[in-house]
Amino acid sequence: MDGAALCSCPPEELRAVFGPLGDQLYAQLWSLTSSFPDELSWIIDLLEQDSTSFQETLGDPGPFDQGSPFGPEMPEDGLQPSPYHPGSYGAGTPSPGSLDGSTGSTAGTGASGCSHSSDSGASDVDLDPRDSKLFSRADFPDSKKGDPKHGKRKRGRPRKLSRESRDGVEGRKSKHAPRGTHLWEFIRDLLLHPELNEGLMRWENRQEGVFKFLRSEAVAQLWGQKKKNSSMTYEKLSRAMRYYYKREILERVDGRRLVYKFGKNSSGWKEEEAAGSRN
DNA sequence: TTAGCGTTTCCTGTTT
DNA sequence: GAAACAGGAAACGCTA
Repeated sequence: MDGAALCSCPPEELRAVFGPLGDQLYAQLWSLTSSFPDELSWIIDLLEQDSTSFQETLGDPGPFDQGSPFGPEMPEDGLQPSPYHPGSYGAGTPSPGSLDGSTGSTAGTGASGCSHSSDSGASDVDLDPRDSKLFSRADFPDSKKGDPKHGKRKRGRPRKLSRESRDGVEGRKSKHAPRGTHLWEFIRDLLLHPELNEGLMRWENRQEGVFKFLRSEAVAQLWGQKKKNSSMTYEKLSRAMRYYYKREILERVDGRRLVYKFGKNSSGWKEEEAAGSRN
């Protein structure tokens, strides 16, 4: 195993090879190589990776023994690269973006080799560093209002360029996020891992499933990064959230801004459920 | 090939 | 007045 392979190994792999020293080794490697190109791609990576690795590692004790990756504070304008330990919330927790009650059955104890490289379809981790300067609005084309000079705009989402012309403009695009990575699951998984979302959102009442966006635009941009959509805003995200009311995945919380509540058609957020999925 | 789903985008109007 | 909420309309991209 060369250095690059070693650095790309997930902690559970290192643990499997080196035993208890694996964690320590991983932390050391991380601190040496923490110049992650993207302030948030690690969390995106994590969410993607977890959705697959959780299924592979069901039944394994979760590598939950590492510290908070975020640290107590985050700057106002963005998330700092952190001593994040990939996999530290991987197994044993509800799988981000892929629960849907279908998590369990595909046992298999994965961990096949160290390369967790882009295998999920069209490389979900191919985030262009230029794309991923989160929270710097300059990199987010202001797609909101149309050009006022052109008078009234047609309602609805405008047609995109054809695939060919689009390729010419923005190069290869990866496929749409696979099924299972729904918005409400993404939100739920952020909430279930406060060490990852610290400063972004929090539970208002965990028993009731009530939660609040603390940094709504940051969450939206994180969601946008997951969906390879650099123009995501809280306005758009909240529209998608409102569609959940009808399906009773979310319930209205009247009179409280940025506060939502999980509905009866959501799952995986209740403490007993979350704990259950860890066993 | 196509229908349906889950968004995404844009809009207008209302409420806080 | 700004920000958030509400919901209609239509398009997009994916899966079945």
